[in-house]
Amino acid sequence: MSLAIYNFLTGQKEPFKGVTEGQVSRFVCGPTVYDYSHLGHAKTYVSFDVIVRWLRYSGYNLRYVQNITDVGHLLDDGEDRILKGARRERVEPMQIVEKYMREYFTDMDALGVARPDISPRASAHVPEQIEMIQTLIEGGHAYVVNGSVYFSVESFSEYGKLSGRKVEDMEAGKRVAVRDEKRHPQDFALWINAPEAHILQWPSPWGRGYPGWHIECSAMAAKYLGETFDIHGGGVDNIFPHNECEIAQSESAHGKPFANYWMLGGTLLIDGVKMSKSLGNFVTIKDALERHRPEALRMFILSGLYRSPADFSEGALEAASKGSDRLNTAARRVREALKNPPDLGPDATPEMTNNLIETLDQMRMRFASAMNDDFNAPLALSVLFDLGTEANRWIDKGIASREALEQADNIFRELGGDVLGVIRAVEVASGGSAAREAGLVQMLIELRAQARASRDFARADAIRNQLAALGVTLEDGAKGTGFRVS
RNA sequence: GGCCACGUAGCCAAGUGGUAAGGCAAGGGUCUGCAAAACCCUCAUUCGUCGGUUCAAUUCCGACCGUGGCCUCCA
Repeated sequence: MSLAIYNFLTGQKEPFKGVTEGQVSRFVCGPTVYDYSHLGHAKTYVSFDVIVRWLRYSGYNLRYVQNITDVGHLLDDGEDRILKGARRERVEPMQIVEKYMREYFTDMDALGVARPDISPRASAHVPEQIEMIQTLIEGGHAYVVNGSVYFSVESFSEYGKLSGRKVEDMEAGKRVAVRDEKRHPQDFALWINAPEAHILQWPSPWGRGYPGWHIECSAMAAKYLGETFDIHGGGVDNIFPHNECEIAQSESAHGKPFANYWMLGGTLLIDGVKMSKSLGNFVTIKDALERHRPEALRMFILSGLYRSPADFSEGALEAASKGSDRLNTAARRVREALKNPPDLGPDATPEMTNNLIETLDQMRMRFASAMNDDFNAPLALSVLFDLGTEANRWIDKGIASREALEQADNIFRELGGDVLGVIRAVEVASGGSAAREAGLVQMLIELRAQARASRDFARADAIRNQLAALGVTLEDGAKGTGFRVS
């Protein structure tokens, strides 16, 4: 069962074939670090995180590069985003960069997103960018005007091939006044001449200035992944102009394909419309994490395809959160059954165990074929839900043999935990306070048991309700009362 | 206006040329002192509308309606 990827470049699902057998080189456009990360970032990076985890789980040797944009990404009014942040907070631009880059990683860590292997910063790769621009000028793909350098879209016949746009179709100047110094309205800046007062600037062969937004990705991808690499990822909202420009620059400079597979994640909507600051429906990851567990957010994101848009709403999050609880409860029950094996009934024969093992093997295969089919996480997730239902049933029916439980536990840990990151790892109840807490709860459970034995249900319920208020849920079972902490 | 997606039960959301995964919600039942958790049962003859191709379409084609995205701010 081999891996197939939907390639935006061709508009088709294609079997994956890496530049180098057994390896995957991947670049994903990273954030511009001038403000807190939002749910759109969460969707994109959780989606690509699961792809990383699946590729690694499948045995590929993956190198994952994700840039940090800290210069050159301009706002409508031409101001650099970093400078805007610096002005807002009255600090040095690089303080803004450090602050929000750290916040970005903190948020991603909280969401369980594995860090990229390399997180190169644009401002740290100015020489590489200058070198690439030089190459483009020499090759006749770029020209210098008044200390700025522009890429000539007419020099690259395939410009528009990713986004399906034709230069002729696009009437320039619709939204933003065209700078007259460009030869063609679609030409884009590689290097921007800096006024003397501009805080971010570097010396270059064309005078002092700063790099344009697109060139950083091309230069850094080439440096760390080579001139042609396997997968380029990002959000669809960057398909034009950003991704298109990356292709134009890289392929013009190197004369060979840039990325073989383009994977673009769908946009995150809030109650049906795109999230934006101006609409006031902007939700940061920190805000969301105050209200929901990380697994619930991941569950929400993974319950749709990575390349489809996702519509965030409190209702949708609530449903995902409940689903996440169900899965985690089932996984925990399997773990507990392994620690305290349940009584087996007369149906727990070796043949029965073989049947269960076969069912579990099939689940692994179903999961793998879902993930290998362009990373169909929602379908893979449904396999885990099936496993939850089955495992619960096996335990209830007294047929859950040790072998079956071990296999089920493995699937939950490996596929639910390591790959999708929706099942929490085993809570390590080590340390003095955790042990003390468990002891205290156990004491209350015994007090309640005494109350129940003497049919003092008011007292028993009071204990249970007060524990519930503290986030400790009691569960009465055949073999006594257990508890879980939320 | 141009380009591109999408439209599946109350909600979220997979999927296939041969008759619809999963989650949430809802209803009934088992268990329980009552809960919680869990299990069992029920819940789209139907996949935006109208045509077409086909033995057969939700799945292919066309038109229309609707929603969303992009068109040099955004992951």
